[in-house]
Amino acid sequence: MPPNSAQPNQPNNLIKEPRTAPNNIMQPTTRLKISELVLNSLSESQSKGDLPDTEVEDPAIERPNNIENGDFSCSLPLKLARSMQMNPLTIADKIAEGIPTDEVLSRVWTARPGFINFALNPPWLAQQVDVIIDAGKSFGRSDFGQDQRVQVEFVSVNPTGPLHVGHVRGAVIGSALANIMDAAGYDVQREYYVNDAGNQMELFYKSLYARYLQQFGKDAEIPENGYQGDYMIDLAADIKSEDGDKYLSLETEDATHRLGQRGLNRMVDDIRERLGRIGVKYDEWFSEESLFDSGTFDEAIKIIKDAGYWEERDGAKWFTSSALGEDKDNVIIRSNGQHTYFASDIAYHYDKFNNRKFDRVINIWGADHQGHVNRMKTAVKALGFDPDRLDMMLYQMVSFKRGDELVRASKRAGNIITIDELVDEVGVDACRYFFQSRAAETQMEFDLELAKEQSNENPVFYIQYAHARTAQIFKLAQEREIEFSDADLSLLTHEAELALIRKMLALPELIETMAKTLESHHLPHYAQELATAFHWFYQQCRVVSNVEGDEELTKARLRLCQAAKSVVANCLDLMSMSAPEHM
RNA sequence: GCGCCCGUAGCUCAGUGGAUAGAGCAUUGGUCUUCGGAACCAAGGGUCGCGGGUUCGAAUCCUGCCGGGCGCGCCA
Repeated sequence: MPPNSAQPNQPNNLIKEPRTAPNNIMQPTTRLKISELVLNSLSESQSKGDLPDTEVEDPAIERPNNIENGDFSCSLPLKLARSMQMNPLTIADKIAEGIPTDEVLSRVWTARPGFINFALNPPWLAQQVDVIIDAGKSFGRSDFGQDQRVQVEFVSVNPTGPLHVGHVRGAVIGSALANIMDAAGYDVQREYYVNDAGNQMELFYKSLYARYLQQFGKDAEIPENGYQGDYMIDLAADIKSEDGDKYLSLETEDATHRLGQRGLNRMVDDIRERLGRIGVKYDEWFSEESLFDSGTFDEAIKIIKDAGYWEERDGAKWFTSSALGEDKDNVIIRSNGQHTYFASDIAYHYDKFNNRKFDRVINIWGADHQGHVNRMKTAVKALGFDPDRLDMMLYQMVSFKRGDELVRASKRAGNIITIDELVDEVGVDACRYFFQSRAAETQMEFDLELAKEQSNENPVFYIQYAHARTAQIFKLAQEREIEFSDADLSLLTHEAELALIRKMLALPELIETMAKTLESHHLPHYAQELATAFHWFYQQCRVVSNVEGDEELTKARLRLCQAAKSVVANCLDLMSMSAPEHM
């Protein structure tokens, strides 16, 4: 029986307004251009016999941390020194000789012990302001992902309880990664897997029925291992106030089930709403139950059977994963006839790859699911798909505290900290920034007191303030009726102006890197650096000048501000944070 | 016991095998105070948990310890 009406497979109505404009700007990154120059020069030197032949896969283009070493550098000569049996600096010189300077690169030079350094041409940098403005919301986006279909599945908390603060990290990491993959040119689908089938669901139904009966003063006990939390009482009370006593007259089994459906829907709605509150939206809410209704479950199991990874033992049915290199087998159907969660997971992943044909699937899991990673990949292999198409991203647990007091976030204990508290106390933007700026694999301790106190001295405001500042500048420009669409960008020569442009131009390659490594935590740090570059510029360069004769410079700087505002906004948007006009 | 992850400035954290290990907060001192000071500049603060190894080069890779987190079920 149906499937809950958690509206499986049906997008909720909040989702998928396009976050960003289409990919109409596909400029290759400067890094790529330099890579090509290096490789071309190398092979030319080789064909001339100046350098020995070797295979090179990676030209090793880096970003020096000191600008004195250029905008880009290349350490390839150091890596080639051994196989070429030559002094790395000599190799560097040979390669550098063959790289012409042009309007983009103003200088190419070598440095000990064997680097080739590249400096971008200031006039070219200045002209990029127009490129950035023209790209608008597309700036930073690329076609790197080539429209591959990628699914990002995250949170997927059992709908037997409300979403709590312990789930926020996964929600932020998942949604941020999805945004980034989207910007990197992947066709991204954000999915929540609703576990609306199985044993835990039955327990939830029975617990709710007991609470419902209690609402009418009847004696009823929560089943053993059932859901004791106060939220179940609220849920029962809510349903009572809406549906009255209509379930009392039904047979126990029927009542439990119908009431359960109601409860399940309420829980899913509640989860959806809380996620929405922290800036998380989905394209799909996928029902576990639907796997059984559609026959996908049986189909997937049959494939496992036919492939020979199936065995009956001790009354249970096993997936013989050890035959595929796993350290042990896993039960699929228990001896009492119930399927395990893992069984559904197999069918679910079969659905992802076979039925819905995703090129790649990324699952964001808490570190407590570590033990499932290998067996899931093994199952995908057994189903006949390349396990490399499946990525599991694990994030470490977060512990919450208030000052010295540890706060528990257990669903069953009833002592739940709601996301509302977190959002009200700390703020959505700060929460998102905080969770996103830490690498997934690091353990986190979230001190609510501290987060609250620091709100005034927070990088979040620092970044948003950069955006607000530009808005205020435009306000002034408008008051003075300054028209700056035709500015002469070559007037942008100040060190602070160029530094800001350099920083903005780093965004496209950053997005690619993040998409490649599935690491979204670099973005908040980049945004902070971008804001620093802007504030520094603002400090040093008066934009709307009162000095006579500065009219053209004012226009050029207004253009620069326009570009900066756009790039800051793009970053904030990618992080699902607000970009305020004033604060 | 076995497996995965973490250990970097007082605190919270960055750091694709490369050049002098960086930010924010906190501390101290300064700038400016005509586009919003929620700003800018500067200083102090590090045996990158400890010991070996790999190499031209290690915070980064390998290995052994120490410390912490999470797993190891016919639970999810």
